Amino acid sequence: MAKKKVPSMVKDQQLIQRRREQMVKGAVALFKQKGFHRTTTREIAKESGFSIGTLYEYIGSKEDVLYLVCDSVYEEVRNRLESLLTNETVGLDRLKQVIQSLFKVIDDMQDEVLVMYQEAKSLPKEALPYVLEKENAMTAIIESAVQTCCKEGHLELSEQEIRMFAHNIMVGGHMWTFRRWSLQKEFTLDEYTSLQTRQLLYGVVQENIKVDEKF
Amino acid sequence: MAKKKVPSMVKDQQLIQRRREQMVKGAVALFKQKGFHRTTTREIAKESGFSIGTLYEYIGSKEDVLYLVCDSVYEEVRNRLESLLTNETVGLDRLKQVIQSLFKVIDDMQDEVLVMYQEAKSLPKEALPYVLEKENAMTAIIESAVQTCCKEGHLELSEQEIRMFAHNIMVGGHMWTFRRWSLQKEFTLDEYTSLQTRQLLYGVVQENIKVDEKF
Amino acid sequence: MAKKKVPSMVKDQQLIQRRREQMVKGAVALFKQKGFHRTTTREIAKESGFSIGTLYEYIGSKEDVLYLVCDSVYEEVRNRLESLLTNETVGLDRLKQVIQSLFKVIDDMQDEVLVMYQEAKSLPKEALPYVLEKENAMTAIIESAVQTCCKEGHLELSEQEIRMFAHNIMVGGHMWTFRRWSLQKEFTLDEYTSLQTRQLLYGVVQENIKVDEKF
Amino acid sequence: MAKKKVPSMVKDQQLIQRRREQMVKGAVALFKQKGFHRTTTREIAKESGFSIGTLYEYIGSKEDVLYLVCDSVYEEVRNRLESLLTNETVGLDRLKQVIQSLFKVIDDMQDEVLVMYQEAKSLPKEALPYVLEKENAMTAIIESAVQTCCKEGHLELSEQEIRMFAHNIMVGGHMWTFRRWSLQKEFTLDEYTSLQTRQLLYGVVQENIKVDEKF
DNA sequence: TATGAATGAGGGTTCATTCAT
DNA sequence: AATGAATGAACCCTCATTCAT
Repeated sequence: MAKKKVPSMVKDQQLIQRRREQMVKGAVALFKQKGFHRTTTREIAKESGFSIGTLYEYIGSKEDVLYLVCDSVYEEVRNRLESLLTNETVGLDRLKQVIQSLFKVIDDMQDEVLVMYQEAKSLPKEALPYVLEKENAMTAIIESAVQTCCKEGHLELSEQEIRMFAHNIMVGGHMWTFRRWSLQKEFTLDEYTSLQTRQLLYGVVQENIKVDEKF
Repeated sequence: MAKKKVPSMVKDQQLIQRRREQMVKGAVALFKQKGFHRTTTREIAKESGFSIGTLYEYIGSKEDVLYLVCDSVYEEVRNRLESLLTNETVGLDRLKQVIQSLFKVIDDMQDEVLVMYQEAKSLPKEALPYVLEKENAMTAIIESAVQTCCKEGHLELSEQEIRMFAHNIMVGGHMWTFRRWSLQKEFTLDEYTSLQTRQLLYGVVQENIKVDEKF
Repeated sequence: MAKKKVPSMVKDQQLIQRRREQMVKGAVALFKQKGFHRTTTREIAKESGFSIGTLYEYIGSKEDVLYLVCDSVYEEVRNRLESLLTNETVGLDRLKQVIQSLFKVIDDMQDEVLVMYQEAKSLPKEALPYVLEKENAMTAIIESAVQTCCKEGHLELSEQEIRMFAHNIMVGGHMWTFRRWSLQKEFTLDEYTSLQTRQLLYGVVQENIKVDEKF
Repeated sequence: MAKKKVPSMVKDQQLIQRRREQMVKGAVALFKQKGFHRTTTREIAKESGFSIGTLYEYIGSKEDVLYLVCDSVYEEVRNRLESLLTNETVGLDRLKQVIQSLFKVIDDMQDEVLVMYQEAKSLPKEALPYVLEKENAMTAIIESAVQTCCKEGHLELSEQEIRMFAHNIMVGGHMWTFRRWSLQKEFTLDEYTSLQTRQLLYGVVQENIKVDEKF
């Protein structure tokens, strides 16, 4: 699943990098306000700080902007997540830290994540597989943390259960953004993280809950 | 939050009803293929079986179609869900049945639910509160089932925990559609329902899992 | 070589016919001034007496206009030519009449013919074979007149010579338009017709010229 | 009718000469594929082996390129033609040689000639008179050969007939390119030259044809 | 009530030309 | 003298909406 190549008329790779960063930043700002379809290329250019002509020196079509946005958001989410994941904790605490970090990152990048979620369906057909792969890779990071817990004997889950759990953690993070109209009115991020962690790990059935100082 | 009034030039309420049903059916079919923005009003009219002129006799703008779609999908989901919820089961089994029914309904109406999820952001500004309210109402159905469980002493949860849990059940249903590219490749609906029910109720921490014959 | 189908959103065939006639008329007027590429679709619409939106109800692309122009010009040239060709004359006189008529028609439709000549290369790739076929059909009309002369014993030419001669007559007509900057300064149409007829039939070598009262 | 001055930022006349030669060569290659309007200045620059910035050091506008192309093609046609025209033949043979040489040169430079023909109308308004003059000059070369024949008594033609004949010879050459889709399928260059020469000189009316060994 | 032709604002994209380096 | 990134006017085309029939 090769990275989709976004065409550019400009030769200087560093410049391409820089301009595309401006572009992604501008585009996210607009997409989160009005969505991909209601945002015009002219607006993207202006918000990015250059002319419409210049915009098209760095992309082949409007959809490429969306692709660059998604690509960049994934990259940043992963980088931030990995930088938060120290190796100091072990066992279930490790897992709790993963959840907490994920939620933190998503909270920090709410707009970006939301945009990605809501507009991904408008990606150019060829780009979709690549983006889904990125999403899988994200889930895999979580999955591997769960797997470690299993190997260390803190959890005893089947392969399927591990996959399911990883999905639930990811979605638990994402819903913080796409249901924010409700969740963020009811909970602070800390409350949300604490509650979700408990329900994810121990479920809701009474007697099973392990008291946990942290949460 | 009053139901948004969709304007019509036609007097006969029954006719309006009938035409709008055709319209919603046609629109869903198109939206699930190409999304709201890429679908033209002409296409909607054609798919619905009448002319573009006639379409505009029953709506005020393209966005009204989306609103009608969302409204209709919510209504149908709720009706179907309620018709599945008999009062024969009690206690935790009752809750499990709610989850199972919800997932079943969502599976049956995948395309509609997905369309609603992905396009809701394009609703006319005035319609959004009403639709969010509908979403809240849906969550409230779940919430009330959870609450019943609490009152009956099967669960002991705070108000916040109840809300959180209801959200998680709803999202557990929805993710079956919006992550179907992954989930539906890995699980059948029954497997998914079974696994999710267990994780939702008992979490993943080993020793806590209550064996349950059904799931 | 099927006639290229030009798409239209409008159902009424008569209306299509009428609008396309307006369109062709407007387009020819513009193309002869500024050429196909320098003429904008908006200008064509305006000159044709309707809006840009309406223009695109009757064509699929700008190139379709050019195709319609070419098609229409050929049709009219052929019709006019055929209506001029009575069956009263025979022998070489018949041939002279054909030449005279052809030149007359081309003179009448100078602008149209010139536009067709100069812009044909911009036709949509799929349309080119059809248009070349039309050109061949035109040449064939001439050719058949020549052939009749041969059969009747007034000329004795090989197949190749007949083809060549037909081409020369056709081009003799066309050059009246595409070299008009020179020819029409030096000759009137009658002079031109007279001179060309003589040179085409008898060449230039002195002693061979048959005195002909008419020319 | 002065040669149009094409502006350049560069001082060194030799360099200008060299660069413009590259440019014309590149441009012809592109124009014959896609026509003048569909060729971009960037493409011309690239095909010529330098940058778009450099291109504009040697011309004032895109149309100047077309002018340079036309100018250069005329020059080369004339040079080649003159180099083919030895003074060894006399009388009608001289004329036949002129025709043969002209056709040969045009055949050798088909693409260039065709480009010039098809795109000349896009020349900058100020350049057109100069180019027409060149075309007249070309015709004059032929005309003078015809005139010589007359003076020597091999032909007896009026001034008008001479002009007409010269035009016919020129167009006889050009049509080899602009009707090549038909002519070059039916004839080899030699066949074409032979047939045309005969029809040009002796016409088609039977008894007049002088048998000629060469053709 | 139903139709569908007409409209034109507005969108994505191109490309000739400029100018700082 | 050479480069190529930047510019923005202008192009082709789409489509939501209207309105006369």
